[in-house]
Amino acid sequence: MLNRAPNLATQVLTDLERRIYGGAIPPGTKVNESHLAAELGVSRGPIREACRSLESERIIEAFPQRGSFVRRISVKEATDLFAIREELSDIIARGITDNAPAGFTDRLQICVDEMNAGISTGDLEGFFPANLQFHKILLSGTGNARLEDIFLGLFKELRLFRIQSFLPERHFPDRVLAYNTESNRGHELIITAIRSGSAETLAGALRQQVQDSRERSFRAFARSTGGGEASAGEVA
Amino acid sequence: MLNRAPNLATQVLTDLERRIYGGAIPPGTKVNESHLAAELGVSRGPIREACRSLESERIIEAFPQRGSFVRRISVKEATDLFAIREELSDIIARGITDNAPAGFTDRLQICVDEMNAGISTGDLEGFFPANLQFHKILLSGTGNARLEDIFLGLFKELRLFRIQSFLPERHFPDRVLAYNTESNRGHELIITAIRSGSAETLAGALRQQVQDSRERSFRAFARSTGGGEASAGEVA
DNA sequence: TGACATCAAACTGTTGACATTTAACGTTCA
DNA sequence: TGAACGTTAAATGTCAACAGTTTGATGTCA
Repeated sequence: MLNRAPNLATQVLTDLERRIYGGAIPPGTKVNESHLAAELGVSRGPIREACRSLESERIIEAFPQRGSFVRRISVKEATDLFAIREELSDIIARGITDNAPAGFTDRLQICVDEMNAGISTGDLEGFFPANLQFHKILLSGTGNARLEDIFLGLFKELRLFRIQSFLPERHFPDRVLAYNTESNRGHELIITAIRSGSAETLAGALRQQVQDSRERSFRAFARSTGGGEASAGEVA
Repeated sequence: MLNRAPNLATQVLTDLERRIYGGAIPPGTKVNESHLAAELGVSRGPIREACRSLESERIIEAFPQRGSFVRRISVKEATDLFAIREELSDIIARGITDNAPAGFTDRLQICVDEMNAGISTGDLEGFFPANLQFHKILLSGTGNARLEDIFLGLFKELRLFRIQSFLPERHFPDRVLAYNTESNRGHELIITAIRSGSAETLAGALRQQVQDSRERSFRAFARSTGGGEASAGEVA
């Protein structure tokens, strides 16, 4: 835990998020308070606080007297999440075309370039944080802080769904790279749409990105399960 | 704390929510861990966990080494919240017309009748819980659990904004009653729209309800401040 | 061999106490 | 009089220990 934060609970929270979104603690895994406390060199109090936060963010699920587990996202839930995300495209597009500050697309382009660099060097770990950063900047352009939070919440939850298809132990580097490459192509289109200045064009690009993302995710999921189904709330 | 829950943190959470949404702990108020713990007869651990949950739900705001405060919602934030809520009207309408189970409108009608009964008897306390229940049922009809969570989160946050205009100490019973009466009239229109079976009609009714709600809220806020402005993050 | 009962280890829920920081009060000095 | 300073009380951050429950293993009996 190398980061500096106002209190231990926040440090633990950051650390846990990194591990979960990095795939180190895949969906279904139990978060053992004592073990984690010992590993991080803190007491269980901050651990429990961090878990409460993650529970409210729907990243983990707590069962009374049994513990907390990283959530599994079912296909039905992912479908619902994508539907909401797509529905927000219009208001995001309007917000950006109305409020985005100068140099906005430049900052986005830097993110895309970084992601492309990561793709070239075969870096799989860094794509999600950079992708998250891209969407953070994108949503901040709307000037609607709550909208940003909601969208990023959906984004992180869908990350969990994708992790289920690209579990570290199976780890198909070629597939992940192809996935990232396609995804980043969509980012370029979004930037182009923003520069057009048309809210409708941008909304269309955003919707398309969501639809492509959904298709990629479901295809990857289908390939990983071979027809099986992941259900939320189940324990490993 | 009379409710039965799996653990103390959840009980404290429920109790705190009731107090906050009931106006007993108005926006800007500090949540003193020790005092609350003593009052509820529990230790500070569960209190801190509950506060972490409320912080993630954006109901309270925590400042390192200083404590947690019930959030104040600024006009700008309320505007953003209403905008998102309105934007969700379409997907909610589609979800309900596609998925709502049999007897759906009957359950909603019961809520509306209860609210009307409360209005008749001059009950001000019971309106928000009943209104929340109405929207819980309404959103459950979409079959999209995440959409339900997001909407109810916005709904609760906007409740905080309204409380600022109807603070218990000032308490204008006649205005609150008028507010509730108008609000419930909108609920009737929503039920009628659902019964029409048209997603577009329902979406229109939902949008109208949001717009009316926003107008009422801002009017009440303007009357309560006389041109002043509430800012979030400020301490009482 | 399999199902069931028993038992022990592990883990969560909760508490009370200690350390550090903040904030308020009173004092002193210009 | 007022502003700066030091002191003190209170509140948050953190921890270690205890109690009760769950879980897994062990052993027994049909």
